[in-house]
Amino acid sequence: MNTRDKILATAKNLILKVGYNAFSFSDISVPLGIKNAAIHYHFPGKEALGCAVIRKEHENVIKWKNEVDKLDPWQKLERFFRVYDKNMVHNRICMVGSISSDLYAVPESMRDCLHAMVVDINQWLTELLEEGRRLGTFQFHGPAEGKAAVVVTSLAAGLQIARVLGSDKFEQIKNQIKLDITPTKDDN
Amino acid sequence: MNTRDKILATAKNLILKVGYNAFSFSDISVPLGIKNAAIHYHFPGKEALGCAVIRKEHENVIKWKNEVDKLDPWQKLERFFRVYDKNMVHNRICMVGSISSDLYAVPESMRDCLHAMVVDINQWLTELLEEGRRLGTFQFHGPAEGKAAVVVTSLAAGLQIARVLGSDKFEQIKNQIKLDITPTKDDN
DNA sequence: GTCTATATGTCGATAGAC
DNA sequence: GTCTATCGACATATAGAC
Repeated sequence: MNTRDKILATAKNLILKVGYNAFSFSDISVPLGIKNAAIHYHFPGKEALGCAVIRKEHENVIKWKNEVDKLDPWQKLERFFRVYDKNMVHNRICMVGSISSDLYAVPESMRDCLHAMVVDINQWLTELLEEGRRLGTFQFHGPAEGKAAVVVTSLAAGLQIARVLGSDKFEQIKNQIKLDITPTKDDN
Repeated sequence: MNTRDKILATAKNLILKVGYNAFSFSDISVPLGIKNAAIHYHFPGKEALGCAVIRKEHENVIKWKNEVDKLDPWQKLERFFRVYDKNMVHNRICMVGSISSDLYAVPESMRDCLHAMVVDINQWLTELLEEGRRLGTFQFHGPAEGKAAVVVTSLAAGLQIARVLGSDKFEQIKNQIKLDITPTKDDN
């Protein structure tokens, strides 16, 4: 892993742990054993670094979508949960939650990067729920778009609230999400 | 309204808009037409100000609970939604979402203040859902505690995601929450 | 590509006058 | 209770040596 990728990985973890505005270049350079100036060689400024982190995360989302493409709806959902689980164990929140909660305190270019990513995630989850309902493996009322919004926000803020109430709360939320889309024998 | 309360109100709005770490004393003193030193007279430091803001918000929650105590479950839920609506129109997120998403970038004393408030809100919503289900006005599967967690996180992150996708997304989420607890004639 | 050294700005905080 | 003036710490960023 080259220095540039190490910087990106460290910056990503910091954004998910303390937020974009709360980390400094020293929080990256010290653990990596480099100097602040080295970061500026790879990225012109903090704003560019922030954008690069979000864009890379967005690329990972796209790759991930292709990886899970052949799975059935429940498997896809479990894989989706696993993405959040990986952050949960490190007390990190998700990229969307971190940047959007600080949205008016980050540069506009980063907001644009985030927007593209959020649209993609929402669309993927909407299609998953729609497909699952069509196949009869999921059951819920109303438009899949609204259901997708409830699911993704429950997970996003679930990571946030679990910091305060403990990881059990996040497990509760995942269980409830599943319950809320599990078909009942006699529903219409 | 005295200076102390004006400072508290301004600080609260800033926390909900840009987050605790992203606002400075000047963001308070300039619009209020005072100097930074005046803030330090009322609050020894930023940490104390942050705690005071959360504690005041917590007190408001307690008062609010008493106000809506006699309403029926659906009315209570609508009033609960209205709290978030008031933030939505100003592109603010909720206190729990703002502080918890920056939790490891705020002083520990603020985390303690937030914890007490989150516990209170969760308990209130759990009891509301439990009561509504007992009366047959709500319907959902699983423990009310888990359902409460899904509802409150959908609203919290709903405000965050609405910053990116627009306020329509927040309306969608509220509608879906209601759909997901609306009784169906033949469910068991 | 990474370093040292430094520029420049802003922030929270405090002392002391009024 | 509010002001002026100032301090020290830390942030991002840059110039130039290696």
